Amino acid sequence: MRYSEALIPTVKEVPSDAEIPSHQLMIRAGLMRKLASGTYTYLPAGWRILKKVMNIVRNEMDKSGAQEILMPSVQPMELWQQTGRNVDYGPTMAHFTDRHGRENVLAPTAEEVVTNLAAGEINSYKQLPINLYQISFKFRDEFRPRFGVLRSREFIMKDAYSFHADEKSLDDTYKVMYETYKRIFSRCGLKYVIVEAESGEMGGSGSHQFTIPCESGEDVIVQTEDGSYATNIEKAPVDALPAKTGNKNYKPVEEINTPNRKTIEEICAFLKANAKELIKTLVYKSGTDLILALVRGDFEINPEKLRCVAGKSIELADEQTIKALTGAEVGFAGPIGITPKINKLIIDHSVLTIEAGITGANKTDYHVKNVVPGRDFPITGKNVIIADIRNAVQGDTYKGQKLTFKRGIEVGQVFKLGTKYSTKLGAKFLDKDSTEKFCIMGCYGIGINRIVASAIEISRDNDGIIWPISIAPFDVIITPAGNGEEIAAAAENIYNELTAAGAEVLLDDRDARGGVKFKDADLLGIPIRVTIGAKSLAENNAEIKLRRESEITKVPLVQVKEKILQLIEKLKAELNVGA
RNA sequence: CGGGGUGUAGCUCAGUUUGGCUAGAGCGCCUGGUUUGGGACCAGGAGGCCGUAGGUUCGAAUCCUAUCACCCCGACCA
Repeated sequence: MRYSEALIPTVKEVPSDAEIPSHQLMIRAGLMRKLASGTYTYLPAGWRILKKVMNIVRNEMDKSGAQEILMPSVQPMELWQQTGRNVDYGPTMAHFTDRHGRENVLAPTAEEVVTNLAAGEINSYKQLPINLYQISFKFRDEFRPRFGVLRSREFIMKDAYSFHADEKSLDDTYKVMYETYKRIFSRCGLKYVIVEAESGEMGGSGSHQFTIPCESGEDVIVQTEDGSYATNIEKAPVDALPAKTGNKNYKPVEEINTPNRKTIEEICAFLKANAKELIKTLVYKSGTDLILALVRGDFEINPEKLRCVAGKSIELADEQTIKALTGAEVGFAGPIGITPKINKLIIDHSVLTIEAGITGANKTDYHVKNVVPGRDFPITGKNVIIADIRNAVQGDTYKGQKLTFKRGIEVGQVFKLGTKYSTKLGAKFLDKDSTEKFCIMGCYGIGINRIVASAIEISRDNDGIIWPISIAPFDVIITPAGNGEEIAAAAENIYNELTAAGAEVLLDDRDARGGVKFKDADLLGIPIRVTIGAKSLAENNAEIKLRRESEITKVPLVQVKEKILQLIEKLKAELNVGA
């Protein structure tokens, strides 16, 4: 492609609404432009990159035995009502009423549609297993789109769904997808961490996330020191801190006036207490059930863990519910005396490190001190559960190993779904033994745009992007530097040779000074640069430079083509893991 | 959804506090010339309903009201 004819509008200035490097660089390098919050138009160079990524994904998926299909991005609401996921997704799911009054949703994902397809087409175990995938636009009306393409409303996702006759078959495909994902991300030049994402519910290794560690990531990855175990902070289990069971000769509970002190910080400051002595009490609702959750003051409840322990979905209680339960304003709840009024008391291990603590008095503007767990509120009993329900923090251990924390971008997830969708949507088949069974399912997603953004996050410098060749918009950029017909002709010649040999080449034939071309070449991040200038041309040489290295090699003009083709092969080989 | 902020040239932003504007700068764009290896220089030029709609005023980018868009923070409060 000739630069003079291409729409690659690079800009010098950092756009004011771009916060993280990948977002800034994608705008600056002319890869995309924003249309509205969370939606972007991909310009030629940006679209080339996306296509490269999609082709790698497609290639590996096809090799794995999956079959590509394409499902509609407008789906009937009825399907979602059948699985109840219209409620789960809530306002994140965009929907509209068509002219006939039918409700439609803009696909945020496609489990319903694909399961509906399977329900109609799969009748026999002989058709199983099967793995269907698509690469398509998804829409999620995020409550807060941000970070450019990392959390956008419209994005491209590869989503695959597998159907099986038995668990063993699902396990097999799951493993195949797991390996396929490793190859996909490696080929995209990404260093990933595989994170355990689903700890209990479905048993064992139900789900893994593929995460790219980098500063701008929205997820927090927790790893054991030896790297053998990695998990998302939302699930990260921690060892229980040693419980204290000192002598029981504590003073009786005593009320203290704490006017208008509601938060942990306020109470600590007011009573000159350490947050480690406080028992934080939170009221949750689960349908009509009330759940009281306790955690030590310096920790935070982890809603995901709490949900697992509670065994069902939960939400924080509203003000009215709390007032009705505690008889006090919000901010003064405590476990003493109200346990008969709740359905479940869930206590984090950390509370048991408190011998005599401070907590809310269930009376506006009052707290109580000398609160002894087990004496003043139950720590055993039918509706009392002691569990790990708090967020892991620096200093925690798991199985005796110190936990480390880093941020990451989630680029892919593999998931064992079981029969959740097949039962609700009637995806049944007749098994060998002539009994009717529900398909066991798995699903496997990859965020195409996120691959692009994370590649930039982890591979860039002050001048711009440094693409791995597998997903670069072009393999080579030719920058004639200086004017003169000989230079232009030599550049043109190399361009024609390389293009004919199948390389993807951008010829910077613009009427611009060398400096401008070099800056743009670096910003765009094309892996190989060929420069032809007056000096080297006089010696019948061209200069070859890799974007990721500073070294410049002079190569005789007649050898440039071969040399470049070799370089392309070499760079590609570095990324072709086992392919 | 709650809190905060910003809307002025294609982009980045001054100007708004204290109304007087016939609205500015840098970058980008167009013309001509000189240049030409790391975002050149000179000269000339195009480009704005100051987000939108009302209002106050002799007079509004500036003050008031409403509204829309975009951005940031938060949605863990006990």
